[in-house]
Amino acid sequence: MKNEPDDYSIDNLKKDKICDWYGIRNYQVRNMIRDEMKKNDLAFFYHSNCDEPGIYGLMKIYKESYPDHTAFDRKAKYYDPKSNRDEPRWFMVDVKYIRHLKRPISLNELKSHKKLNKMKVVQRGNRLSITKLTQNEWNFILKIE
DNA sequence: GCCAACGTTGGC
DNA sequence: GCCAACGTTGGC
Repeated sequence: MKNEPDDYSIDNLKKDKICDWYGIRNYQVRNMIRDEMKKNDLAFFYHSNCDEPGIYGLMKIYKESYPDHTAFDRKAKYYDPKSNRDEPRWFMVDVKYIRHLKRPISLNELKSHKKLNKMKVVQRGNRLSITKLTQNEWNFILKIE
């Protein structure tokens, strides 16, 4: 799960312990969090759009999807007039901090491992803020951290 | 700050 | 339903 650290980083999450992952405005990602994410699913916290993009931490889904209320707030950055409380268009989950990786694993390093070359996050032009990875990829990353 | 890649919008 | 124009993402 990507976020820009200038906006909200793994360090912020460590402090807060739990946060709501609001602001998703992409249908593919929405479907994934709404239909597939289950409580206690694990996720990496990925820092994007920063000096050293890469994986920084480990977290889990703490609360399954519920309507993203920032879409209802006229003054919010993520306001969407097409979403309303009766028929919410956007959803979010809450995540809970587990730990930092022992060391961050940069995008460059992810790209250098042959076993990870199918991972969405290393693929060119991928713009989804949340992507799936396989159990093997997950295990591999935890082995090299 | 540039720009490639992609998603979304809206006219037709 | 096509597709050009536009906006956004995110690496570099």
